[in-house]
Amino acid sequence: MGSEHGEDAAAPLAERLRARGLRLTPQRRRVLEAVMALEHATPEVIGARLREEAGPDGAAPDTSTVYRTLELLDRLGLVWHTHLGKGAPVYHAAEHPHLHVVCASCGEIASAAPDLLDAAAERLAADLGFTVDVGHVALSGTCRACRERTGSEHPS
Amino acid sequence: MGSEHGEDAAAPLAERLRARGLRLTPQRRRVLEAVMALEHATPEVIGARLREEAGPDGAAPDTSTVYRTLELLDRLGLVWHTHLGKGAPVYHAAEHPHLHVVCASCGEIASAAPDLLDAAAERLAADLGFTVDVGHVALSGTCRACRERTGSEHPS
DNA sequence: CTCGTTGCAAAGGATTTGCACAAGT
DNA sequence: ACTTGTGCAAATCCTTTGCAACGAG
Repeated sequence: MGSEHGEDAAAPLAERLRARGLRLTPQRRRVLEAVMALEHATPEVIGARLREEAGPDGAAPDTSTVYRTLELLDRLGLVWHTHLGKGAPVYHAAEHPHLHVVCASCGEIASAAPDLLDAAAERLAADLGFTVDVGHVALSGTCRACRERTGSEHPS
Repeated sequence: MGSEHGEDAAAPLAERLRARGLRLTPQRRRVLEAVMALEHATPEVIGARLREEAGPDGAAPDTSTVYRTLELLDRLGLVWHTHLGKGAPVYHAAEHPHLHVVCASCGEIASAAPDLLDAAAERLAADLGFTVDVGHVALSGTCRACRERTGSEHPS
């Protein structure tokens, strides 16, 4: 049953890399593991995580490597990224597609079932021939807590 | 009937500013006018527009003023902004709410009817107590043209 | 060995911020 | 006059790039 850590995760990675004549490096494996472990993490947070995993002595992948690797994993279809508001994009493992819901007030991120937008997606496909990419979608709005607290305002 | 240019637009602006003890400056009026004239413009584009309107001699609002003003107008509810992908946010007049659809490949922006997400919004409200802010929503995906051209890939 | 990769440091682009001066009300 | 707003320049933040050394296959 348990089936989504370290060793397991590296398998598809190795495969896809090989298929493109690319190399499986420890950095790439670590970045992918970090993305899977942290939900909705920004490149910055992922970097920090890798640094603490490595400890004050061990070496963690460089920031530029984290960026390059995230872009690569994205291209390989192993991770997805979403831009929630103005800041950095957040990455999550590609396994279970789901869409993101972000509170514009508190920044809280919630996930919703991927079929939430099925109807809308069909309509867009029919009307504009536009294919919605559920994994990349982010809906912004206000969560219950903030709604009760403030009621208005237009934050980022 | 005709009712969305210059003079007209400044009215609600003056009102809302006054209500908060703020001042109506020519810069603020110009920025708002630019947002209304340009659809889906980034702060950069808005700034450029103001600069060309002013001509090589006349003075256009400073970049920092453009940013500060856009934030203010947003807070006042006169304009909306949406983050489409990684780049800069795009602003549009608050008048007619509509949602944005962005092609991840070519960056093309299309608008869709605001009721497209009504069903989804209701479900989110019921399930999570989350209120979707249609004006800020951006759906990413692939437009027909790009879909026929490539078919896969995961761009930003 | 051979080329894809990484680490470092410097380059960049987009915002934001501190301040003294200008300007609405 | 009293404060808010603006322009300017410097400071930040997030990424991206150039390159020489490194290491996977």
